[in-house]
Amino acid sequence: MTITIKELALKCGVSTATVSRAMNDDPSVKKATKDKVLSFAKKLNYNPNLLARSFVTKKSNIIGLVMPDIYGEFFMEVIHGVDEVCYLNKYYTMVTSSHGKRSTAEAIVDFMSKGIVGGIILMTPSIDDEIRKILQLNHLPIVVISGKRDFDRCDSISIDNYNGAYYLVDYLINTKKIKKIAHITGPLDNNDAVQRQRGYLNALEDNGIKLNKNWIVGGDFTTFGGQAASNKLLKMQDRPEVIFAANDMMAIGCYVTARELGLKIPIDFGVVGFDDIFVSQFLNPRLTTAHIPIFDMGKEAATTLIKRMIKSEKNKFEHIIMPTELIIGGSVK
Amino acid sequence: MTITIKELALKCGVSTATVSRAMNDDPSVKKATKDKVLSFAKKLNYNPNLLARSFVTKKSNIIGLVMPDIYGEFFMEVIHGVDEVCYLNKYYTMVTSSHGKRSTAEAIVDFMSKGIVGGIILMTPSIDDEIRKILQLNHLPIVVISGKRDFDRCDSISIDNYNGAYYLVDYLINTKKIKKIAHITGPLDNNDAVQRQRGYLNALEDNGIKLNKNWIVGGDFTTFGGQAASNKLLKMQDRPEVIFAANDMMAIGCYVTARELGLKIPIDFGVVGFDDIFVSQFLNPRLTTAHIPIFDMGKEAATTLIKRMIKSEKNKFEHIIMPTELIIGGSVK
DNA sequence: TCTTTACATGAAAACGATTACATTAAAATA
DNA sequence: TATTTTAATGTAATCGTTTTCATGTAAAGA
Repeated sequence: MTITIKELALKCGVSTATVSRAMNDDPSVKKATKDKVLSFAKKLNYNPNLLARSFVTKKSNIIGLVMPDIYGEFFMEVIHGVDEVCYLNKYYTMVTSSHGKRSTAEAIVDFMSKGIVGGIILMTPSIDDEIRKILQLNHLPIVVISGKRDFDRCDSISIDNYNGAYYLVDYLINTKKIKKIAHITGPLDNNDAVQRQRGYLNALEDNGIKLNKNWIVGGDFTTFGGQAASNKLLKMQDRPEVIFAANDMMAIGCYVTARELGLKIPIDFGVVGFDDIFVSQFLNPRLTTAHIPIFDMGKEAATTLIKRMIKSEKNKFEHIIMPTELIIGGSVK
Repeated sequence: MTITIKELALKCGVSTATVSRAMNDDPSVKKATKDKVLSFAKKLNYNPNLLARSFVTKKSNIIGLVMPDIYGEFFMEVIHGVDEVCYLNKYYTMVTSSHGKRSTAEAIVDFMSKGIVGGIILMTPSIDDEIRKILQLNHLPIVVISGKRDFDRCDSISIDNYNGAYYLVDYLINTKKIKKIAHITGPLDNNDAVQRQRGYLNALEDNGIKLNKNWIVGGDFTTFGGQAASNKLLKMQDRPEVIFAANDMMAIGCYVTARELGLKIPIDFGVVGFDDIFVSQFLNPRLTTAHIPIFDMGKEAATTLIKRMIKSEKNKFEHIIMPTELIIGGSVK
């Protein structure tokens, strides 16, 4: 269907080398020649075969996006952001996930070793030794999107979980005058979760509020986990006024519990979350939470990666920390 | 980092041809030789360069997924399903969207002409002439995911919108004994929307219920559109008992309106949607809706496409229609 | 006018795999 | 034993592009 460089060269009466140069806007080609080639290219609908090009240049303008799982709006937004930037820069986005069984590390290695992608965006809640080893190879440009900046031998984008949580709790204490604040944590092997808990603890401490250890309950970032944890909290003798769930999904679990127990939010107890997922604005009352600019993270990651793919600087890395924004809903009295 | 076929051949003491054959499990290679090659390949961490392979075979095991937009859980679920199947079959998933400005057709052409992908999954609400022309070229295997089966020169997966809507309305009439049912439509250039409206109309007619034309209000599949439409409906003299929104997003808009007008769902009026998006289960009360197996659609699309990529039959096409499932929540009295 | 320099283009190798065809060795048949 | 068949492997061309190096031509300087 599409013609090759050889055929185009023949039509133009020049060599393939000249066509190649013209297509790549090489300054050594005379303007007249370039114009001729480009006009023929357009007329004959010539498109350089990207596979052949990548093959010979050893550079791929395909970005591999590795995620722990392809599920939920968080990942969707990231893909969206990456795709946006890729499109504008004429790059392509290839997605894959760890698919439960295999490890994230395997997914990366697969991408790298097959020579398809020219760079990788890695989303991961934490960097284990296996991943660390791969990153250290420094073989292909990689940008890590992670909760915490815990590896500095590659570019990274992380969320300011600590300050997000800190200010959220600080807001509860100082603006809302609330002292009895409970916390449902995320999984403790998840950096985001750990950072958010730290923010919570420090905000309490800095405001001189004594911690009630019973009010810290373990969760797992799922609605169901939030439901279980809030149930536990709300049936305590000394019930907290507000529950700070480490993410919105668990906050939704708190709403479910409220309905089951016949309690009204924010009258009987308050709830705050983290993430500001799409649903949160439609909860009744709207959830107070910390907004994470996920779409922008995706864009930032792609932008950084492309920069690195064009000009690899093996010893200079960017570490971008995305700020969160306090979203005030009606879920706290 | 990774070695090439030539180096591996040298280590094994065989030719590159034999290595290639061994790697591709060619029966003409002696078992002993194959074992030797494979064990060396493993030891030396040899991975065939996919770019080179695709380049020479003119076959790519990359699937291009073209969507109108990368946003919302619908697309997420499709990507998830496609990725799942791709992973299991050692294929790769490349995503792109129309990015507002350019047309879907351009996105497809871009994928096709660059020679990167070996097949395309096209998600589109409707097939216009431009797309039709491209599909007719029959150049690369394409599977269309669309609301309606309106092109039969390629494989397609579609949703049984008509029956989904029909049975939903039928359920309202016969099980819930409701006669005054309004409908907020989707955009009328969207096939899904049109089919759902047809289902609504026929269900009314088959049950001998006279249509009140005022109760059909135009919507746009957004929350905001649903809000505006429901506002209009609920302020009518002759108010409907139940609003059937053509998708869940617009149904959520109805919930927002209810809150604003101080009306209670399902007491003051009922709402049903279509799609069963993730949020719907957390609405209070849970939304009654028609569930679409989106994840399965993605899987089905990828499975069909891969089948076609392996063995292209240019004149035999599959047309799969995915059934919907009635989800009964508490949004209807 | 002759030499040097800069510019524009072409010829050909290279990338890493696959594969048609050729070749060799071993087994089967006459 | 001589011949044919079969099995296993090697040789070399090929894919479409980029890029190094060589070459020719026009402009600039002497």
